[in-house]
Amino acid sequence: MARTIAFDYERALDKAMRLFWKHGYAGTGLRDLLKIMGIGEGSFYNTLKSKKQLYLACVERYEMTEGRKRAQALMSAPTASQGIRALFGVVLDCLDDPQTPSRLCMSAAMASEEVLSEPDLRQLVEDREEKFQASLAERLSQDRDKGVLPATFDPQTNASIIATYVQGIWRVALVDFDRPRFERQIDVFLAGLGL
Amino acid sequence: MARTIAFDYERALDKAMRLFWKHGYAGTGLRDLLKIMGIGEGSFYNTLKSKKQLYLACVERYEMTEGRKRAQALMSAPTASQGIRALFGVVLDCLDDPQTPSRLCMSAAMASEEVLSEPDLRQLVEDREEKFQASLAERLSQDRDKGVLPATFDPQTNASIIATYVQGIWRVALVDFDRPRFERQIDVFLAGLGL
DNA sequence: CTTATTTTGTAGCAACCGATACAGATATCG
DNA sequence: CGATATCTGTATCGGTTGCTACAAAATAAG
Repeated sequence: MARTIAFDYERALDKAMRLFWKHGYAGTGLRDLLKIMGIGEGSFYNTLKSKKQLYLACVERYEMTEGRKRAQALMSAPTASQGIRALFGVVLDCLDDPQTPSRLCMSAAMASEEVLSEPDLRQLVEDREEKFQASLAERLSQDRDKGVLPATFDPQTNASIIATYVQGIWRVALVDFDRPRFERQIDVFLAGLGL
Repeated sequence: MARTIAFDYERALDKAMRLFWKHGYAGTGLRDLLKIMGIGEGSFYNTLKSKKQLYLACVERYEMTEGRKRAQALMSAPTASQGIRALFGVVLDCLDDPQTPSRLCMSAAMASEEVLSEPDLRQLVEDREEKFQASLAERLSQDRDKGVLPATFDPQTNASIIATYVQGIWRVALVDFDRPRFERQIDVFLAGLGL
């Protein structure tokens, strides 16, 4: 028995997510967020309690869209090697896409002092990172157990190496992105690991 | 025929550098900088024209101290392999050191939208990155020409891979640093590249 | 010691930050 | 229709941002 919401919440969240993605947490002002979301302070604080709350919702959304693409690429390929190559492909696609707000993984952008100093945001980053490495390790373990990879292969260590390398790619691409060069690098890198 | 400067410029610059290192460019307020430098606005704007100018001076200082340590480790070892291992050692030492303001390379912290959106700061980051990769490539080239590394070894590609991996280490360590684990990773990583 | 020149501290600027108070608009219910 | 609950826009809060104006303090040269 009251007035109904007028704006498209999902659409507004998507707009906000892309702005956070581009400018980071502290770098994105509330005014700019409201402007791109097309709502006023009143509507905002009525649906979301604070800027931080909005950020958390945006990270979740990022996870459900971009993150899912990577997880799917990793898991749906027949072998771990192919899955990991597909994962790198998705990352490069994202970097290539002119629609991408920033050549920095949103979760990589989160790894700054401004975000990590807030306990709940830090926890979020830690969980995400751990989950990503775990999924890589599991994928590699499967192949080792099936005999696709040698018994001496260490899934945990190699998963960490790959995860670290992926983070490095986001960081380097921010300054200078040259897809063919990255593809060559990734080939040599993975060949070195025996993948 | 005038009043002399009262504060220790080098010491103040060092203090400022460490604060920038910890909180990033935008994350470090001028008031906090002045407080830790032990000077007032008057003195500050008399010697340095702006916050950005101070930041540039701090980056230069970082380069002359931390950066030099890494370059020296890379260059002074008898082989490229040993040099690169020494380089990783210096990086891990830095991460280990409780005196280190942040588990993020200062130049890695610079790679954020806030810094890269300013042309002159961006140029600084690009130059630094290119210089680092070039020194790695040169070191690897030397060993290949001497026959220490096989003739098929690609110095440029491997230098890029290593540089990317180093960036990844800074990023990952920010969230979770476990030295022995990193050492194990680095061993496997370098062995894969044939180093 | 006087004068010229530079440094230093204080106070304050306009712009922005995230968040809030509150009145008016609007839709659902009885 | 009228009452009530919710949404929305405006105006503004106290606090911070980088920066500047300006006068007082201090030192070197003559």
